[in-house]
Amino acid sequence: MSRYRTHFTTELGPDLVGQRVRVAGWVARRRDHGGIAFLDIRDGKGIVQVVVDPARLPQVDDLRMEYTVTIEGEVTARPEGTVNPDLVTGEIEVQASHLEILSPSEPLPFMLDDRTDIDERLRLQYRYLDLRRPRMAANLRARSRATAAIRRALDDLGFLEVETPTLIRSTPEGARDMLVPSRLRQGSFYALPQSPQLFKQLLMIAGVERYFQIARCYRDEDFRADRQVEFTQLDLEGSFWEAEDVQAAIEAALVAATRELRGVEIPTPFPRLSWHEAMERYGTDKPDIRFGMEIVDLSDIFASTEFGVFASALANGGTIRGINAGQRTLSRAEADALVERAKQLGGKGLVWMQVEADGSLRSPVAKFLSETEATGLKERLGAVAGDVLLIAADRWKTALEVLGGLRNDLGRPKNHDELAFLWVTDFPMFEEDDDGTLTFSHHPFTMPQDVEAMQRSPQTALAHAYDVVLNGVELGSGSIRIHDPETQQKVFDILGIDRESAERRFGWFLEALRYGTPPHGGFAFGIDRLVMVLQNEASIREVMPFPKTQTGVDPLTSAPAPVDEAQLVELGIQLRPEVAAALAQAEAQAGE
RNA sequence: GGGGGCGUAGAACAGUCUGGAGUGUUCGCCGGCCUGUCAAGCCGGAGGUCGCGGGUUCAAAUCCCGUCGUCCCCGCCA
Repeated sequence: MSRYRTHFTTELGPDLVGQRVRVAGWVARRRDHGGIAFLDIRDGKGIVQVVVDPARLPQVDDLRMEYTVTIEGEVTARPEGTVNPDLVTGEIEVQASHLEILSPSEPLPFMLDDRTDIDERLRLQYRYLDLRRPRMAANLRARSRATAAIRRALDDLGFLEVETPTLIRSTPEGARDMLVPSRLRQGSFYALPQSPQLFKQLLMIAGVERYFQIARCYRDEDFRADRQVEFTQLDLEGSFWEAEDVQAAIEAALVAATRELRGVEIPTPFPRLSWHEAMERYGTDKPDIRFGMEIVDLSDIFASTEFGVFASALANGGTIRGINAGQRTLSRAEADALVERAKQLGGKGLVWMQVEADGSLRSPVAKFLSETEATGLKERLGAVAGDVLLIAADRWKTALEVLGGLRNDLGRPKNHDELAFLWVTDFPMFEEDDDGTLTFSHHPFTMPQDVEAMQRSPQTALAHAYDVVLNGVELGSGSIRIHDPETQQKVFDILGIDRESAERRFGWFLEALRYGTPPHGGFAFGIDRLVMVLQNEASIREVMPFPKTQTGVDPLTSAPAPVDEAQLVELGIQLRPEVAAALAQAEAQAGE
């Protein structure tokens, strides 16, 4: 018999009754009745109940929660009336004949059950204990099963899994790069990849045809519930592909993962919405289509209004949009909070209206509206007594984004029981910065839908770019890539990157494009975000084994941390005086 | 960079608005009792820098200012 274990707990069932087995694991619970004691032994698969006679095995009195033990005993059917239907192994128990404590445990910093919400910093400081909790252990397993299912699906489709470097050249575009100083070339730095973008394109040029990778990516931007500085993407790319090929491959991966974790078959193809329509109807490029509350254009109703705010918005080329937020009672404080939120979302303000029982509108602006306007408004928004109507008058994008944000705040389901996958297509090639300059909206290697139209009117040009969205969460994005240097330069021209600087920054890549580059395209989606939604979690951290806090700290290892002066010297690095001074002061305070 | 929430025993909380002795609940911990529990039960006990610093006050967990930590959001995130 093996030293520690003959079976995992969940392998024990009625078919093994009468057999001597050995289980190993942690003491999840001890229920000591004096003359008899019950132990819940937890291992990597589940839990089994062990029955101990203290007269025979007095060590049971020493056991505390989370001690590791190995126990030998006979599997027996549980007595009548003591079967536990909540346990996989609830029909049987193990009558202990030998019990060995393998290692003790200190009293725990928090209880390892799912019944209370422990402070997250404490959970991260003791993540190795946190991960023993059923929910976290389930998330770890779910993630592994999801990636395994994705690998199987892509392998079946003939994809090649290729690893690309994580120490690469920094390019100033996009997110802030995480930098790694070079010792052998002092003063030079590697960057950690924001995505394997250019390498996967090089693989297409290299003839790989169908590539995928479960790739760690790094973006040095601020944290959110669904954003960490390092995260994992399913990255793929294919040659001689059009948009439909990319989307079919991504759908195959997403369907496989969803089948694995949810046991449901998502119909394909996923619904498609153009970027423009997504903005018009939902006020966002990542709409949650599980609920309605769609945005409606009210501009024509107020074309000749005497209400100054609306009139000036229209006169300035803006628009008036509204949503029907449905049946609710808006207190003055709640109404004020909505207006504040609208301002936070970038709006100049927000008009709210409560439809009263008699059909009249209670609103700070009601007195400025004509009878025709009030009627038209209610009709357009399908308003009935008890509804709350929200109206934004602003620039096109601002009005829509404000209402899109409020729509999410007010209507979004709290959980992810329902799954609504969606493609958002036909993104614009470029976005206008605050100062009016154009920047790419996807990345600079994205193929425009029409090169001539792009050169004529960059502001309105569309790209062969698309996002996949699940329940209002942007899972990822992709595009058909530019595969000839001339088109690439035309895009650079619009971005204000002249030939010389393009040559300096991307010359190696532009040269590669000249050696028979196949038309190609690809996509990447966040594994963390996908598993987060499928596991019904509100935060990406719940599906990452060792995430960081919002300030980028790992409370377990205390990373990041200062390094020895000698390490800096080797790298040819000297801290800026004000930084060194602040560090020294912090160190002095810590030493007090 | 900005807005907001939270910080009280090892853990989760109540107490803070309206200042009056570190008061309380549940879990855990320590000791005792207990042969069918599965969040076992019963009895007893220990455990507190009310995040930290300053201010107001006869008196501060409570009011004010600052600061640190953490979470959510805006900006940022090709």
